[in-house]
Amino acid sequence: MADHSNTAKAENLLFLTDDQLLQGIELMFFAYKGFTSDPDQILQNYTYGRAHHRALHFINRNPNITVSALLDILGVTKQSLNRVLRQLVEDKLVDSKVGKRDRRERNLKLTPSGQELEHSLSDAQRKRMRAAYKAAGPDAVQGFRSVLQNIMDPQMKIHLD
Amino acid sequence: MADHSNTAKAENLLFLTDDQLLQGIELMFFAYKGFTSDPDQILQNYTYGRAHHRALHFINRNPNITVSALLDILGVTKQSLNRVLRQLVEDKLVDSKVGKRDRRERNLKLTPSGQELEHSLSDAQRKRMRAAYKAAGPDAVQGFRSVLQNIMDPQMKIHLD
DNA sequence: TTGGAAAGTCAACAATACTGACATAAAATG
DNA sequence: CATTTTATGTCAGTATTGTTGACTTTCCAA
Repeated sequence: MADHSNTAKAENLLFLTDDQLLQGIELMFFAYKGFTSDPDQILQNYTYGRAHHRALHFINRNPNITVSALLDILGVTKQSLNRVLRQLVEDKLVDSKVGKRDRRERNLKLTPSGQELEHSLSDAQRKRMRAAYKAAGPDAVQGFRSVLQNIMDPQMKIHLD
Repeated sequence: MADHSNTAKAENLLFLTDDQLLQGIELMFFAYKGFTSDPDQILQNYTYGRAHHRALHFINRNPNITVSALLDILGVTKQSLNRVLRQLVEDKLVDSKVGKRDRRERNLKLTPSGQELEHSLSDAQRKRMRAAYKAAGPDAVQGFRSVLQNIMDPQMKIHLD
């Protein structure tokens, strides 16, 4: 446990007890629950779930993305993603076009009604984030971003801007 | 970043573009994915999943907690939690005792082997958190905590220490 | 004492993850 | 150029974990 010896250097100002770390872990759990609750609430009126929301979000952020690239971002199996995409394409929220260079690929983008649903979900989530950012202040936001970037797997950082 | 317009008030230093908020949203997604990956990896060797981990975590943190109280924390239905608890009790990782005052209640706590599994899961997760905290620094950690507390639903704060 | 509320359990179903098998297209190899 | 290998995406079946509904036991209050 929190091994800081009495010879701690100045560069090691953090006194990390197990209890402090467990608090951070619980904070992640509760915050993520709140973070997903607003879109989940909206999606109850549809036949869609959180998986559809994630697909809509990242297709919106990366127009003409391929299934493979989306797979890398989401970190699920292609079979799992495929079920979700099939529904969204059938319902005309997502447009899937055969790739020009490589005809094995599919290029995905949102249709106007896809954009509409994505925006209503995004709006609810952004509202919560904006309120949290404002309440915590600019320095806190910087810290929030820094810690989260260090929690995530490094190779996933390429998917941030 | 966060450049404020020249008409910004002192109380409103944050200039939050949709893009900045969307970046924060994606950061939450990627960080949570990393956050859960280490325990998930370990649990692949068992017949348990993330739901079991959550139960073990909060029973460990709140010895003799009732099923109802655990339900409030986890935010799932009691039927869903019950399946998980039944397995953990059958496998003797959790001890369920009829309440003394109120015999409708069950008081839950970890057995020694339950503590052992919980600790191995916790250890992996704490290791990642500790590394992230150290890399980001003390001020960042404070900001991380502040933003996360503002993201979560206010009534859930009673479950933090 | 009786009727309702609370705590927990059992059963069936839904969403979303998974593995395996497969079709098609591109790339690599002879 | 023909054949094999690799990559992309789809279809089918299974596992985990969420849901609602029906039920028992226990407590409490009228």
